Amino acid sequence: MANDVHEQDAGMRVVHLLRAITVELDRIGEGFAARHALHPTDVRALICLLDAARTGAPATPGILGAHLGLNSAGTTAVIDRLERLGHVRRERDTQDRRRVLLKVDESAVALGWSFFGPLIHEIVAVMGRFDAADQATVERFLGDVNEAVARQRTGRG
Amino acid sequence: MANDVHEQDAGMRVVHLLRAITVELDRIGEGFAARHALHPTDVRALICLLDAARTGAPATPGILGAHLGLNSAGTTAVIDRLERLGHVRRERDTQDRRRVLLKVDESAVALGWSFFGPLIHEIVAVMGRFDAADQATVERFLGDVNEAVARQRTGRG
DNA sequence: GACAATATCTCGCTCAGCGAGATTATTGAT
DNA sequence: ATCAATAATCTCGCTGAGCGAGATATTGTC
Repeated sequence: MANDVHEQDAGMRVVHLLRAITVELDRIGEGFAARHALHPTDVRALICLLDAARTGAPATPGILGAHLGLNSAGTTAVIDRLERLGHVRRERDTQDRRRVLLKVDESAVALGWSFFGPLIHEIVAVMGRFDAADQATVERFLGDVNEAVARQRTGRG
Repeated sequence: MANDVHEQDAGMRVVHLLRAITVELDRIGEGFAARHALHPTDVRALICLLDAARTGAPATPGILGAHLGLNSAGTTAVIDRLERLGHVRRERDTQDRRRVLLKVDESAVALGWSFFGPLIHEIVAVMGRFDAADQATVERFLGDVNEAVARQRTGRG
C-alpha cells in the first residue's frame, strides 16, 4: 500500500493504526454475532435500532434498510430474524398505518451493553491516562479524520 | 448505548468518533466493492494479499482463509473470483508442491492504490496540521487503543 | 371516488460460504 | 524403500442472505 520510504512517516503509521483498529472492531462484531446466533448484518441492525432507541428517533423498516444498504426484501428478512430471536417486535404506527415501528426488547439492550460495555470501558480507560490538553488533541484529530473520511465517501461513492 | 450523563465525557465522545470512523471506512470498502464487481470479502482478500506482497510475506490459500475467517471451500471460491477477474493468479510452490502461492496482478495493485491512495492522502494531510508533539500524542493514543481493542477481542472471543 | 405515491411484505432466484470428503504432496517411522 | 499420518487444496451438494419484481394496504391529492 505504501512503499517503505513512507512507512517512516508518522502519518502513515497513524493510517495503519486506524486501519488496524477498524479491523479489530469488525472482528469483535463478527465474534459477537457468531456467539449469539446472529449475522454481522443483524448486529449492525441492532446497533442502529439501539441508537434510535437511545436518541428517541423513530425506527421503521424503511429507515433501517436505508441505513444498512439493504432493499426492502432483505430488510424484512433481517427484522424477521431479530423478531424470531425476541430482540425486536413490530408495532403498527397508529398515526400512519402503512408504517411499522420497531421496538427493541430489554434483552437486546442488555445484549448491546454486554457487547459495547467492556469495549467502551477499555477505551475510556486509555483516554483517562492522557491529560486534558492531550485528550483535546486526540478528540480534535479524530473529529478531523472523521470529517475527512466522510468527505471521501460522499465525494467518491 | 450510553446514558446522556456520560455523553458529556471526552472519553465517550472519542468512543463515538472511533465508531463513526469505523463505519465510514467500512462503507467506503463496500462502495469500492460495488463499483468493481467485487464482494466485501473479495476486497478484504485483496487488502490481505496486497499487504503480503508489500511485506514480502508468502500468500497461500490457507493463510488467506485463516485471515478472512473462511473455511477452505469458501477460500477457494474467493480466489476463483479474484482469478476470474485477473487480479490474482495461482502458482504452485516449487518448494512444497502441496502449496499454491497467490500472486497479485499489477492491475490489483493499481486498484488498491486507487482505493487507498486518496484516503491515505487525506489522513496524512489531517496529521500534517498537527505539530510534532501532538502527532506523537495521537500516535501513542491510537497505539494504546489498538492494543486495548485487540486485548478485548482475544480475551473474550 | 379515482389515482398516484408511500411503506411493507411475498415469491422466486442467485450465489457466498459451510460441511464432508476427495485428491495430491510431504513427512516421519520402521 | 515403504507406508501410514499429516498437510494443502479443491470438489460437491446444501443452506440461507439478499436481490428484483410485484402484490397489498394506507395516505394524500385532484
